[in-house]
Amino acid sequence: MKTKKNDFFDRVLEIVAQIPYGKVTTYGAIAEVCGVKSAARTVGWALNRASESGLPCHRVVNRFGALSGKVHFGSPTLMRDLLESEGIEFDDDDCVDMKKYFWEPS
DNA sequence: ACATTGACCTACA
DNA sequence: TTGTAGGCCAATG
Repeated sequence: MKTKKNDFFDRVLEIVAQIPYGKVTTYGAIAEVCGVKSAARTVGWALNRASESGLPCHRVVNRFGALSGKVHFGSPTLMRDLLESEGIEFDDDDCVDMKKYFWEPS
């Protein structure tokens, strides 16, 4: 019974996979929905695997709406390009308008 | 097997 | 008010 072990990890992937088009979410939000808001770091790790799982990890940003993991996409401009391609606009600091594109996971 | 890092966030002093 | 410290899960050296 290999149950309950990757629960957290797995749950994060599920949520990220449910992010709608043209929307973005934050690590803290996912961690909070997972049950442990303090595990925001683990969410980032999950995303690392998510990129290999085919999940839209580029729609996940940090609390400031900045693309913290853009470097992990292979190209620092790839993540922003993808979000812009979805209709998402960026701020002067390369931050996404959270109050407009913030999607709350369920 | 142990210790450290890793795309973070929240809380307290 | 700003700054520092802690915490969570998993993977890697």
